[in-house]
Amino acid sequence: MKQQKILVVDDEPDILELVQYNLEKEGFAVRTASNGIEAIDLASQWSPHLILLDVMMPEMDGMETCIKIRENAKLDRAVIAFLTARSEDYSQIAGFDAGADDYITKPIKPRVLLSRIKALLRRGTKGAESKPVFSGKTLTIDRDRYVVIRNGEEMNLPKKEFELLSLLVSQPGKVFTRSAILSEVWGNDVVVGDRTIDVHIRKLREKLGDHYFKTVKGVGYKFQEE
Amino acid sequence: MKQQKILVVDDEPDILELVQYNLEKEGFAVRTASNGIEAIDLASQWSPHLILLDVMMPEMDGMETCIKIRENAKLDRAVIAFLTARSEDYSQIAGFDAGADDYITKPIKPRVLLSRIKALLRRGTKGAESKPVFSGKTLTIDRDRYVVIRNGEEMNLPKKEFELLSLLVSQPGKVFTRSAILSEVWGNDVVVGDRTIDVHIRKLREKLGDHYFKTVKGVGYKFQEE
DNA sequence: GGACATTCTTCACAGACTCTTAACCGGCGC
DNA sequence: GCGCCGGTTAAGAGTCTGTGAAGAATGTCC
Repeated sequence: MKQQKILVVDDEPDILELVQYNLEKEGFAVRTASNGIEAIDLASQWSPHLILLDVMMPEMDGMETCIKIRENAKLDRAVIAFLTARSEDYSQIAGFDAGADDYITKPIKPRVLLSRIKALLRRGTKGAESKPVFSGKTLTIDRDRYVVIRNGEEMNLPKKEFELLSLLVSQPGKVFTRSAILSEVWGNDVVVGDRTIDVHIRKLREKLGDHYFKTVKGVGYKFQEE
Repeated sequence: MKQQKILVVDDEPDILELVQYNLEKEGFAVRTASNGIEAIDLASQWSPHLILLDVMMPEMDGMETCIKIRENAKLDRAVIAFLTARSEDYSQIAGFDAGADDYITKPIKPRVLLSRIKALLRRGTKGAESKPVFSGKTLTIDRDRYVVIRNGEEMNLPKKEFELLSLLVSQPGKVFTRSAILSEVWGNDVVVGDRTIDVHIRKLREKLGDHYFKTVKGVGYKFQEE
């Protein structure tokens, strides 16, 4: 499954580090911000699944940040949880009213935090997912349905070919080096021979048409329409 | 919006009354149960949106009740929150693992409770709201009645098959990876063998027809009509 | 509580498809 | 001509799913 992205916002580096360490150990992708402005910035670019927000922060406090985030339509699906020093009633109420989904009290205990986050994400992702579709004039890649559509005609490709095509089409015209292709499609720790990529490119050329794929000698391959 | 239904489970009449009073004042429909067995019974008939569960109870404790409720597919969408005397870590962890969505500590403060419940329900209804029926040309899934209708003919499926079908039909054409299927149908912390999904897919193919289910090698399965 | 039915999971293996490899070919620049 | 680089091909290795059957787990009915 796709890695879940968590944004942690706190002004204390110690806390950031502690939380980041524990979450990454569990396989989450973690980024941090140390104030509300940074947080909103990063959140709107990165679209995390969950945002952990410290209530007490300089510049812009957690509550305000939360409201701002909720106003951003792109972050509609994000789950927001507050971190706070004590379970102060008034702050809890304000937090929930601001659109928070949960409330976690410090001191943070890693195991509790993890359980809680998992429960939150379990809920949060049940709804809808995004649809990563790359599209050009004559070729469309639908990653959700795992099909390639050329001139209205659907076709299925084997996994590696699909992933390779997907990568190239994601940035038409850009040249991908062999090593970049290897690390994106095969992963960093897989070792395969030199000719393997060629063979897959060839299959794609066979199935889709020679003209889509341009070889840049000594560098790599790129996708181009027509 | 339709009135939200809340089931409160506790063995102390005082607590029941306090909570019931406060929730009804806010417009919720409230029912109570004083032990786990009653709770399960009432829950499966009444299908509440949220269940408040005391951890410490005679007969069957909250944890056990929670697990039983989660096993009941009809109550899949219900949000479960625990009530407990103190914020004991181990109990929190056990609670979340049992499938709880939140953890509220006693003594209960009405305003906090309300804010919290509203936040939970907001979250709970965000995703798949009141759409217990997925429908296509020849296949209809009625989650409320737990039946599948194909060409006007009703049929019953075992729980796992029903849930699996339900998931796939919810987004026709979309490929669900094995791990996504596992986490949605089996839950995040259940470990089952590789072939288990295949076997269930096969049963569905047997019962409904081969053509509905398409295998995407190395990726997962998808549902397609015709 | 026991007998029976249903459902769920596991296992081993076959078969199909996919991926990689290796050997060879041809173009190009020096 | 030689070395470098990518293209081509076919064969073999490898991976993944389908399948039948059997055993565990669960539920049901007296």
